[in-house]
Amino acid sequence: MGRKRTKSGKIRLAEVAELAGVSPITASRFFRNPEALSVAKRTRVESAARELGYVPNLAARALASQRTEVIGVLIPSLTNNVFSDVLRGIYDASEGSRYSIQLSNTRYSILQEEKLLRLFLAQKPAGLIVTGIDQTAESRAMLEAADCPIVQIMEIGPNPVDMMIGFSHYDAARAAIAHLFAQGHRRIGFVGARMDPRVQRRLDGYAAAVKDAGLFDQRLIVTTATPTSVTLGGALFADLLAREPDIDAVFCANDDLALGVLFECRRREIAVPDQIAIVGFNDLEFMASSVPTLTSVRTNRYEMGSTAAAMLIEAIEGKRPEEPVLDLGFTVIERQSSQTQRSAASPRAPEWVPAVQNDSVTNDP
Amino acid sequence: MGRKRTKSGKIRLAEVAELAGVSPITASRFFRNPEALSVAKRTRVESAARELGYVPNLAARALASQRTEVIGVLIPSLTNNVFSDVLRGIYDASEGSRYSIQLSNTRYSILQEEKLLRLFLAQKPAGLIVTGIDQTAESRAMLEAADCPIVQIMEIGPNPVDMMIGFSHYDAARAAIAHLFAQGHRRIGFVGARMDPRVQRRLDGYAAAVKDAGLFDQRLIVTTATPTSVTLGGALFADLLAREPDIDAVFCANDDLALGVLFECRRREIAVPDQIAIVGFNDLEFMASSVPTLTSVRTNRYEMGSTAAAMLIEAIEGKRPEEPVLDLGFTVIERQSSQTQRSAASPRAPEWVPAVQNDSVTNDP
DNA sequence: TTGTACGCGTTATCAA
DNA sequence: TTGATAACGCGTACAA
Repeated sequence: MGRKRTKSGKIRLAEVAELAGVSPITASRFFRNPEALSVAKRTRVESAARELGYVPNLAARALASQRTEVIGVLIPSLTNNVFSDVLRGIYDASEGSRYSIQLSNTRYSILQEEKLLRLFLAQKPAGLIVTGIDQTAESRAMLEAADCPIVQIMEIGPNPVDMMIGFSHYDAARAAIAHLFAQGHRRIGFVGARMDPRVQRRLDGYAAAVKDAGLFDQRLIVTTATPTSVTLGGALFADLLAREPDIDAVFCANDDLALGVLFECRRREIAVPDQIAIVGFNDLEFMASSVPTLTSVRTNRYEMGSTAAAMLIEAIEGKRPEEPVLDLGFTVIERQSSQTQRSAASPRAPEWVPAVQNDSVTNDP
Repeated sequence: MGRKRTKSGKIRLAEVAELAGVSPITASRFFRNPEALSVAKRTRVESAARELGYVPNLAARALASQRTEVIGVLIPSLTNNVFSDVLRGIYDASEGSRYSIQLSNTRYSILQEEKLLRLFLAQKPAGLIVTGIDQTAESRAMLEAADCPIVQIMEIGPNPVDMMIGFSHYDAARAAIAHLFAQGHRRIGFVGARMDPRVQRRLDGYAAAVKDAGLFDQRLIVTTATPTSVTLGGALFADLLAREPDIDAVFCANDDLALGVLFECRRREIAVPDQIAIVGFNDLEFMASSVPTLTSVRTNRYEMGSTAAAMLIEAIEGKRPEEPVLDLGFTVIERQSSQTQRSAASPRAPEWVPAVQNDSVTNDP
């Protein structure tokens, strides 16, 4: 008969078992698979655990079971609004589950991602969420060799490692440009920053759309590797204007840039949308309340996170989804900044408030 | 002579030790405190570990040592820009250390915080970072009983549980109001949302400042428990205007609200700062590039996070700071939206670009 | 500076 | 459905 109480003063499984009058392994089963116990023992263990205030020791569990209940998450940025929404979804969906989130920031570096991946995999995570589809060959190999479910988020593409959830940035950009064409715009500029793979694909979508219309012009494209910001949006737009003063619309790779462009227009007394239309990307909250309100492409970021985590947990527990690739789509939210036809109306008129449900071009697959 | 290889095929410490020709405990020491080994053995263990690709099993380590290398972090929001900056600081400072971050979202609920705290403490974290100074009595008791270093972040106040890093939201608000008084404003409104403890203290600072000037008027204060947003800023300002049309300045509890107020002014053709001055709080990036540029109170969020994590790690390793409470101060960044005197100048004139370094009222303690 | 003996709290395995 | 036994891989305590 060993000690009854652990050195640290914490309650162990063995004590719960003793109070309940069962063996430790039975008590152990109660916490992992209560159905496997007879009702009588189940209630006895339950009340014993409650009485003693038992809390399982996760380290011991991980050691004995040779697996952890940790979901690794690799994202490129902690401050970008896009990822904070995704993160919130992931945390919300994991809450209440037995899994905990281990988060790391790749800082938009696929080499950093590779390094972190190696670290994560060494701890045998229960599952993994990684951003995008542009891993290094080495990362790709590690992911494919990993013996846990994996979800790639933010975009969709061919050859998923395992599961995938996102939308087509290429199609979304094309839809935004189609909207601008429909409004009568012809010389449409592109403003992009950071130029990570997803922004690059938005640029590709833009380029394809204007090429199809025979309106492609390399000089209408202004990009930089610098991280995005509102101020940068203004500066890039200034560059664009200096080079091509006759543009009639700007498609911004994200909403911060779009807001910067709007401010720059105001600074230069350029009327929006009369002289220049603006379209952003992501549909952050402020886009609906700026003056004029700003057209953007809405993406389902929170759902991307929460669904990714939910899918992953299901897969960990053996219930793999029928379709491993989930397209969450996007919606072009048409607002004042791109509505040329009615631009003579007063910005204060109530009829200007966009009825999102009716005006929108949705691509919900 | 046991097995030489673990079932899972992973390399164990014992194998490294064998290859190096030392006992397992010596190899163990190498990974935790290399200085304690003779140079000869140190190099032998090092090359053996490298050759075998050894990765320590954290679960076994945690079980044997009765402690983890996990830093728990409790913050009220994942999406609020303020906290994403803090988080980035925390993650950056923990990177490269042996500690990993376990993050949880209290959603601005101190009851949720209490629940999460209980969960965290059960896992014996190496250290803890918690937000603010308004824990429940129960939480407070748990924190005080915890046998690990703790840092309270975001604000400073009396009776730290352990360490504390932040600034006085009360003083910061007073400084903002003092600036508005200095610019000649008399009827200064307050717009606040969420009304978490820190926003409440900004309101207290505002109220004290206007009372001191004999200018307090309850009707100038508009608040709501609703989460903050740009749109909400516009709506709250509209309420304020409807009630008190003769205000000449608005102090917003954060920058999103301030931007919303700016847009609402534009919608109503109210000149800023000529008719109404606007001051925000936090100095998010867009404040410097809006039209007009917006005055705000700069806070050192990233440093708050990185310093908190760095202090905590030092404390975990036995090097407690001499002064447990660190005031990171704030700076009133004066921009166009509150500069009454020169408001007749064109917003496009270059002299309008604020020279932050010269114009600012700093409170760096 | 290095090593021995043992414990950390739980779960896998297999038998009953 | 339940239980006995033996890991799981490493660190603590103490001795050498």
